Amino acid sequence: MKAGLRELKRAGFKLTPQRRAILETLKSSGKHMSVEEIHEKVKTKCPHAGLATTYRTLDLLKELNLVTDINLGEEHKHYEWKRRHHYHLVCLECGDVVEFRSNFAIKIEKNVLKDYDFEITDRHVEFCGYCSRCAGGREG
Amino acid sequence: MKAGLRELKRAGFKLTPQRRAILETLKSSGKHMSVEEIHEKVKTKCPHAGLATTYRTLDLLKELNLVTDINLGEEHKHYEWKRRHHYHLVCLECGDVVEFRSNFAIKIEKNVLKDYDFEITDRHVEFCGYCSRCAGGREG
DNA sequence: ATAATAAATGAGAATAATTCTCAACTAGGG
DNA sequence: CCCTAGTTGAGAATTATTCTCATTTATTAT
Ligand SMILES: [Mn+2]
Ligand SMILES: [Mn+2]
Ligand SMILES: [Zn+2]
Ligand SMILES: [Zn+2]
Repeated sequence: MKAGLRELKRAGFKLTPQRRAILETLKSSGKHMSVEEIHEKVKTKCPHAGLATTYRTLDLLKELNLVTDINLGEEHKHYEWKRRHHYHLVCLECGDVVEFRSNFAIKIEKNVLKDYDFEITDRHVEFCGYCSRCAGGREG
Repeated sequence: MKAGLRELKRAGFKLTPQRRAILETLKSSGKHMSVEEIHEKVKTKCPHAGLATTYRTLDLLKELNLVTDINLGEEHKHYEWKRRHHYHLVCLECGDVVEFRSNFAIKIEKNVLKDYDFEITDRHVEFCGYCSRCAGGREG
């Protein structure tokens, strides 16, 4: 059974078409999607799907640690399917979001555990600024 | 002239009592405050202060890079006066927020600049999980 | 397959944070 | 002191998200 469905079932939740659709949408897109975007996509599979169900399901998937929400500085949240963990670079000019990974990230987190005895279970890391394309036109 | 007021003035904004109060509130508290909390405090100085002004002023101070907003997973934002930059550890159990600083943080940011040619101007870094006190009672 | 049942859903109302509107007010320059 | 552009307060408006509840459905047991 596919990842995602497995965890839902294991935790005793029903595998409804809506849940399958939301799950599949997020997993296959591989991008950061707003609730509206997800819902629009889901409606192509389940035309009667209600928006509330999308909200409920995303909450559920977050509980189960299958998705994370990210704050891109917009008024609404975005969600993404949890894969290898990474941080985000958000360009304030063009809005582009780049995923970022570094060995220092791992060191930082070990640091947190050792020095603060703090056990990290989720990360919300966004570095905001200007991407290479946009930085030039600003002042340099 | 005090920090904050200086930047406001330099940018051509008027130094109203409301702006002074909001500024002073955030600076002196040194903590993360919600808009409501700030507004309550401000009203002890300016009883007629309107909530909209608090929102407007916080936006303004953010523009001027004097405050940052942080997302503590609650439904509303929190603000803090910008000092030496740091990251946050947020305990999902007791809600405690600890500030965190590390040499790796500096390295990671240099990393971002070199490898991605990305110029960081603001950070939103929250590591969520369990603090030492709360981690014990969970499973260990 | 059928029935029983708890869980899940959809529609729309309700809530809560934030933004907007606009007439009245005021800081600050001259 | 006067002028004026900038600022404010009150409340309406907007927007994202949550809630309510009657109806439907996935799952398990018969
Ligand atoms: Mn991502
Ligand atoms: Mn802080
Ligand atoms: Zn850019
Ligand atoms: Zn704790």
